[in-house]
Amino acid sequence: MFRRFIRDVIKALGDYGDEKFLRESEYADICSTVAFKLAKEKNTKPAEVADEIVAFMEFDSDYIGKVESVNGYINFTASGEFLRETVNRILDEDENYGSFSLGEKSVLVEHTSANPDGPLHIGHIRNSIIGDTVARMFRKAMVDVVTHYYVNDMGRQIAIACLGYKKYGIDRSKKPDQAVVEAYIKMNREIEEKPDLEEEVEKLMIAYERGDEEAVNLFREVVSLALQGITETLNKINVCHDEYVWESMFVRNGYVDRVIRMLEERNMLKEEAGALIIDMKKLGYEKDVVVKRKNGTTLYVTRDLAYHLWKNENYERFVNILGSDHKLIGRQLQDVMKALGLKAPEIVFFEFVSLPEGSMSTRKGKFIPADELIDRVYVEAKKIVEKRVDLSEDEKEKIARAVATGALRYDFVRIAPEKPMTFDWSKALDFERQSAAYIQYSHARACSILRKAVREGKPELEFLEELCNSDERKIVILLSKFSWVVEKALRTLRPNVFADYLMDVASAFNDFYSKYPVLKADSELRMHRLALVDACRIVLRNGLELLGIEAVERM
RNA sequence: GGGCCCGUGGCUUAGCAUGGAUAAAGCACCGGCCUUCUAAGCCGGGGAUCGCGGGUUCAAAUCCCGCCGGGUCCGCCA
Repeated sequence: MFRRFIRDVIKALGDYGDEKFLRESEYADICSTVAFKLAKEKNTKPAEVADEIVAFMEFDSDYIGKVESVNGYINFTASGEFLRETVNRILDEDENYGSFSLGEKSVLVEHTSANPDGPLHIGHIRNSIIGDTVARMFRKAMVDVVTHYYVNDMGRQIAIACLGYKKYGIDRSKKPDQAVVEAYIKMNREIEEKPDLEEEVEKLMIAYERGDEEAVNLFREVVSLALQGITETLNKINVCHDEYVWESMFVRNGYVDRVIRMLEERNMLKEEAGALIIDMKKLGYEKDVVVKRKNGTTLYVTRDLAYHLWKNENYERFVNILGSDHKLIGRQLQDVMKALGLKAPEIVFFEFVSLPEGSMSTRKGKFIPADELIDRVYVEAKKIVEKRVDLSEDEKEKIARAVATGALRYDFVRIAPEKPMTFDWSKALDFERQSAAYIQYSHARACSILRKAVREGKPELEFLEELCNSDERKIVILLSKFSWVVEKALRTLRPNVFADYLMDVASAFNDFYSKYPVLKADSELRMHRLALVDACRIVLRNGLELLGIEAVERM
């Protein structure tokens, strides 16, 4: 709804309706700072310009209530009708509230894509959560979304894991991804001691790339095992991929050859010591990109190029979520795609998650597995649920799970991707303010009021703008901003923007909750407030859903 | 060494795209609020040279230049 209000404001401003001068403000629902720019050009005072614009402004909008010129700002206040329509619309649209059309057809979101050589750790989880939330936001914007996990099944690490698997087998009693990483670590150690084993690794990689049956079966077995464990972990935090796309597919289906041919045709390749190299100096890079080793095998980037050629043929837009260590190669990939006359992927780079004692290292065993984090957060949540909720064991467990995944997801999604973060157990296990539990709690409180209203036999809802006080007004304006915020978050691909918004909604609702009685209010006021509570409930629930967090009705 | 990212109260962050009205929250700290719809809550208080220095501007946390601190990348690895 706020998007409509803004549209009307822009129309009312006419020639001065440039969206880039519109700002949120504590003095109005939206304000424009055009007068400052114009004053500079005309060499007059902003206040005078603003006065003049307001004096001559003509508009016919049911949503704009008041326009004022204050110190050069042009302040717009929404009308009572806007408030009423907002609440009614939320109540009508219910689970669809917040949807809007971004006007795009299809988006492919590739995220997580961790090497299938072992379990996910908390760094990978940041990727998954950002990616999954971005995908959910696109769906809310009525875009067809497909999510991909790009499986690097051709890497050296995988070959090592396979070798380990072949030599020692694996422990079938363990979670499969854990079992795979143990074989990988064991083999790695052996290679360090006996460097001539390198040859075997290389032989295996060549065999797999050539499609040797035995190698293919071995790789397929090991990678599937790892993926099985990874999927299980991901499911626990409500992350699910539509497709797992194996890298090797692109060497088998000819896309790798096609992309190399395209590079040749554009004269972008050179040969050095038997290897095929993209001359990146022409594109402004110091570092070249090797696409074929002298032994004839391809590299990760070669297959990635082929993958992106394939993406070009199937999707309008494609977004990748990548750790910032991939910045150079990611940008090179984008520029090579453009040089080929193709669309480049949009990339969200996120900074590393480190531990208080320093950066994580899989090899040194300095990392926190995602499973451990999930389990510990769950245990902590369960303790609190036990203490305060009088429900069946099943329900308590369900609530603890919802609170745990919520806490975890929110903890990662609230931080802007480009911020490095240091993992902190005490924060991860905190369920108070500025955590998902706070939002879930507000939602549960709203549900509780509504439940009692039904039980009392007086569930009538009707928002009455003439009864709306300033606190309530503030809430409705916030509620109206749902899709506007999703759009804003999507524009910059920063899901933290929405996480922040939902926290504001929860906070405003909690203020309201403690300040104003609902069930005990007199008839009309009660109906009015019940409508508001229900609207909050819907926004909170839809918002949590957008963040991949379950909105429980009791907690 | 070069490229990129980060630097906002003691701690964790928002705001930076598109410069504008007293820099916004949480944690921690201090003080209040459960005979009223769930206290995982609410209210109040103290606490910030927005890393440092310059510049642009009527106006800079936001833009530009330099510096400092931290991270990261610079493999015929992924």
